[in-house]
Amino acid sequence: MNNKDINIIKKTPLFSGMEEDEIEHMLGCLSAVGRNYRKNETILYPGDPINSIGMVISGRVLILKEDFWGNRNIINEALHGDVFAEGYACTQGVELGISAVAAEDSRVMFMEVRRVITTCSTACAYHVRLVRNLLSVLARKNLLMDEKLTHLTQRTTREKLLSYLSSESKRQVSASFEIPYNRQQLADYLSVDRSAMSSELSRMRDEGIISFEKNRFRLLI
Amino acid sequence: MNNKDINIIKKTPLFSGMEEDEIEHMLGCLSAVGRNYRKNETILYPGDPINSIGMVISGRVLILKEDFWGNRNIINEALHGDVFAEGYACTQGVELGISAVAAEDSRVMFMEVRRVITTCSTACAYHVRLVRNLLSVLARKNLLMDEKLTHLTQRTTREKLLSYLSSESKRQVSASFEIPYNRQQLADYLSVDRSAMSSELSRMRDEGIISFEKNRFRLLI
DNA sequence: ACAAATCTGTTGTAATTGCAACAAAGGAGG
DNA sequence: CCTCCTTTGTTGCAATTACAACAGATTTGT
Repeated sequence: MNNKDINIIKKTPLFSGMEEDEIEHMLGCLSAVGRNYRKNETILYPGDPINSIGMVISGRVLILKEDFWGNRNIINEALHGDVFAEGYACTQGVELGISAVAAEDSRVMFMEVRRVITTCSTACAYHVRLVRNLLSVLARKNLLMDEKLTHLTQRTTREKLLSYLSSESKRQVSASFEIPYNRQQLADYLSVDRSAMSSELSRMRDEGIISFEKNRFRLLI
Repeated sequence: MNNKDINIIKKTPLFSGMEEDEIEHMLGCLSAVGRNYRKNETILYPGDPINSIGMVISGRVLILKEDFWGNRNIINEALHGDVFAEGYACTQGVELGISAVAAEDSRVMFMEVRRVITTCSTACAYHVRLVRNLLSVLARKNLLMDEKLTHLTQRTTREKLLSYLSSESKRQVSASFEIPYNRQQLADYLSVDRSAMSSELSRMRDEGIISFEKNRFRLLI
């Protein structure tokens, strides 16, 4: 890992609260290695025994799941600073259920977190901080997935939209709020058809349930 | 917390690998308190500032999410040994987004985990073990949610079924396998209508894609 | 300013779903 | 053996969705 890498790494949630020299030390404890991948190159294969967390340094990595018949589904997209495969790396006795593929030329760092988790942390005071950060990263991811699940368990497009919009409204503590997605991205997030979603939005507008312009929405009670 | 509680607690994933006296010590560090709830009594209210993880000692606790209009949705069910609200308790600066209600008369233990996470762990050697266990619990939950998400992002009932069945088949490393749900529970898990799912299963059987009898399924490539 | 590309909304149709109602099969308990 | 209750499968219908195709609006690059 070079200096440029470390400049990026130190801004990530996993290493927050650490100084550069602490980070360099930690990377040693973690046997951190960096690797570059070409676009479309596979980074992790399903079935691999996995001991390392991945962190995207630059580029874009897609997390895919393959079913019995070989159909691939994108289940996540990791950008710079994001970790992936952390659920597997932190769980004993499971093999990787996903694959990771570079969506663009990308640089990825791998860290053997289990070393820090399972060996005595007192050997290195920074370990404690790292484990806490890891806990925080996992917990946040949990909350995000929980929220997505509540939307996806709604049956109709309208219900999914209302579930999402009302939670955004609550989060931003206002009936009027901007969302961070365009229509296609919102449809992907809610796992519905974009055009069907678009007409559903219009219908809800006509019925006086919501109003919107571009990415700004308003809930009308 | 009484001795009967501790007998239950020591078998849970969060306290695995700890002896009874270690657990008693830890419960002190965590300011653990037990509380009993009547059926339908609310345990946690949305908006509460949350510092404690809940663990079900006995009974059954439903985790609910309420939307803008006050509609409640069950997003989880916690049985004895299960923890809840751990995502919130481990994340700084968020208020509770869910509510917890006793589905039966229940006993719940609350633990202030942030004490163990944020204060210097060297003060108590067992803290390290607890944080690791917590990490493991969160990671497993992550994997479970990830899997459910991959099923729910499928558009049609057939795709959801195939996604679920193929992942069970992979997990049990056999084209023939038993599932832990009856039809209604499976429909709830996949968030589809039971009768529609039932006819879809029959259709898939008629098309030679799968065979099944009761809870035993077989994928016929 | 212009052209090209992207984003958004609309519409029609075929396919799929949710829902309600009902029948058949099995289990539990008297 | 009989009754009650639960589980599962089936069917018809109304509602909803996915999909494709297209047009207008907006953005981007030159």
